[in-house]
Amino acid sequence: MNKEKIEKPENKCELQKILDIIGGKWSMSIIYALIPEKRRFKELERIIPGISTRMLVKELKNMEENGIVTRTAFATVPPTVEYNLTAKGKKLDPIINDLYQWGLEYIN
Amino acid sequence: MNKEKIEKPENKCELQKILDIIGGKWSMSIIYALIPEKRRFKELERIIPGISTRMLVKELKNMEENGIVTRTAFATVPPTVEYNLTAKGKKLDPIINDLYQWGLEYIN
DNA sequence: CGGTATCCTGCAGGATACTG
DNA sequence: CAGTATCCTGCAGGATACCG
Repeated sequence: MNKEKIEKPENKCELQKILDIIGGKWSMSIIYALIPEKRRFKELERIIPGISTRMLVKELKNMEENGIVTRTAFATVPPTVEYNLTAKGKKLDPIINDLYQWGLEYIN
Repeated sequence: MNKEKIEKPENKCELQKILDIIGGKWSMSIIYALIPEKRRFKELERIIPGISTRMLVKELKNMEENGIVTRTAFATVPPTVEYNLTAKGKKLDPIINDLYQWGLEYIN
């Protein structure tokens, strides 16, 4: 029937909306993998240790809907699909890098 | 019986270890609330909209174990407990602020 | 290659009542 | 005030098989 998103009138605070976008178990790893260059689907699956096909698809879809990445499909055989960071997504680069550095300094 | 943490020999990548610490639904909100000054328990509960007692306790405990916040109890009646950011926690300030700003700029 | 489609499970997180 | 102690539920995330 109605497959539209249910607009809950919650006013989640900003930080929680952000976590909806990049708080998933794999989102940051995916962004991190896309920082140096655009990647193909299987490439991401290989680069990111432990991720499942299902989750990679889900997170990529979510991030695409949220304007973090772009998906470009080429009608080749076999199919080729490239994922890339948008400008919006690239703005997250330094932040994720800072987080990463913080982790290196303080974890373990 | 054995209540010690089970040390899984997984080598989670850094970003995921970081999410274990500050990826919870409320962690960042708590840190954010502690940035300006130390806070008492009930104060945090009041300031952070929607959080439950149980979750506030859990996240605070987790963050204490991870050296993000300190807990100071005073033997008053009724009890007084103050939570404060550690140096390690304070290093997250600018990062969370950047994230917050990113959210302001790009969400909605 | 780049995905769907299913089935399944644990645990994050909520609600509520009680305590020193 | 600052928490415990329980009970409960949804859904994030995993595993596996199949498709164009």
